[in-house]
Amino acid sequence: MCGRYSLFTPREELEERFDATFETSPEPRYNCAPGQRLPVVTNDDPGAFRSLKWGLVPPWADDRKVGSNLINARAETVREKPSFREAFERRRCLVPADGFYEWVQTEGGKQPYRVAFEDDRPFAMAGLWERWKPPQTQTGLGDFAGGGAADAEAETLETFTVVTAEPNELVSDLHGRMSVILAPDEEETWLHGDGDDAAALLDTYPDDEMRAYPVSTRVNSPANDDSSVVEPVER
DNA sequence: CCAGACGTTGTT
DNA sequence: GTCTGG
DNA sequence: CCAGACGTTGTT
DNA sequence: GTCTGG
Repeated sequence: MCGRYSLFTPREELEERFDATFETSPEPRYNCAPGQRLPVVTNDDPGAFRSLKWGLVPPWADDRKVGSNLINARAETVREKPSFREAFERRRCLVPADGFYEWVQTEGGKQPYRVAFEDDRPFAMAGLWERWKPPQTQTGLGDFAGGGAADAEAETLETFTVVTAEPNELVSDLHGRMSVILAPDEEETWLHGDGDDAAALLDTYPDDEMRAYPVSTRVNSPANDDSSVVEPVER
């Protein structure tokens, strides 16, 4: 999975780590959720953190709501699926994070866990991105050269999805899928390599330096975007 | 040929 | 139950 | 991922 | 746009 993550690493550290710059200082994020605009590094502009909406909308979709389903793409099939094939070949991105959340069903309800590196260092999840324009609405005969083009421009939507694979041993205790984490020396190839080389990176990241711990159910609501949701709680 | 889907997760 | 919004 | 809505008519 | 199902 990966349906929620954190990104509270300070701006300077992120800029140095990814060799990219923010246009404006990002707020520390403890509860990044689908549907939100979040910083990613795209292959066509790797020197910048760009704000894209989480939930990939394929270019041929007739409704932007399609994106709410496509927050993840399976590594095993991403090169074949019509929704992802083109993006995989031409539009890959890095999705910076410093932890992600998993929910485990228990007797008393769902218990959220945070998974992160032991030192909370940031990492890149493998992502794909797209650019979508609303279908041309039927403009009347008198509406050429009007506001239509400007509207479409304004409504152009850039979106991304996170690639998932089998979980490592640590995460497999919590969940059956895990987002693909790229090693730093793999990021260049993910962004700019050919399809075969990029596909070879879609494996499971080892859990040696990772940890998982229960957190408050406050994380359930994306509105609770504060540091309390990364604090360990007793089970 | 046209119509309709195109996806993931988890759960049953 | 299912869909939308965050 | 979870939370929260899920509808219409008419009136202000 | 492209693929699958009828």
